[in-house]
Amino acid sequence: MPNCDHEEEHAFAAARAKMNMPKEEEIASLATAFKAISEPSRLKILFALRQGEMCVYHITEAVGSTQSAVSHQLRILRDNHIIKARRDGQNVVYSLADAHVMAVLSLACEHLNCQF
Amino acid sequence: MPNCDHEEEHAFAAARAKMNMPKEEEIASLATAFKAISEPSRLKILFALRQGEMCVYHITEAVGSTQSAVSHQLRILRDNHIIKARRDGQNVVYSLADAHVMAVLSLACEHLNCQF
DNA sequence: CTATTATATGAACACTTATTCATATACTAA
DNA sequence: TTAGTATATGAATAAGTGTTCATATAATAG
Repeated sequence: MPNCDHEEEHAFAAARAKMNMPKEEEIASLATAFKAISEPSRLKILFALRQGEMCVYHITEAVGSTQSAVSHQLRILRDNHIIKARRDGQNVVYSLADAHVMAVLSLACEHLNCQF
Repeated sequence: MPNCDHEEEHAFAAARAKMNMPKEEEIASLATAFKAISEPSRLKILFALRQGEMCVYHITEAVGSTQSAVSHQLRILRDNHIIKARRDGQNVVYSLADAHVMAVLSLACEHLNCQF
């Protein structure tokens, strides 16, 4: 046990923390969602889609990668409901799933003092 | 080149995306920051610190891990300015760096429809 | 000083994951 | 159906990362 000036308050905070800790399952979901947006290749896709919906070819162009790599990343983003897809003829058109996505990115940019 | 109903708009969106794409450096910073909060072990620490500042011992208790593992994770969170530290005698007391952190977590929980 | 407590960290191993290559599926046109 | 275009995906390899173990540093007490 520690012995600092605030030992008692910390112990209470720890007890509250244990009591209010989200379930493993919720923690895991959150972690997976954040992991989905924590790769440069995927962030680029999100910043690209901020300009509007696009099909895979144009996303590939916008982010400067290969069709295969982009498709793999699109799948991860879609599985995590970060983006959504709809088919249009031979193409599949992707767009951001909802307003939360850019809101989170904006907050993070604010946190880092970088404007975009 | 694709050939869907919206080819032209997508091409324009792709052009805008290229023009407005954040620099590699900014993308990397964002990715690193999100990566910092995308592990269950680190998320637990953040949810623990939501209850107030705590020293390492109590954080370890609150999240149910080992001192070494927690220390390694605290370092990652601190390096990314997600949490801050101050020494108090033999102890080091950790707390959330700023309001952005919980704001991002709240948004994400909202996105996942999980209350915490 | 020495002993003890609290925290930090380097190295190693296990595990995850991003990209590439090849190929498969989905759709359209003829 | 066949040919061509757009997208998806399995396998493999390479790079990254979390935990553990052992040990180091920091602060305090005596």
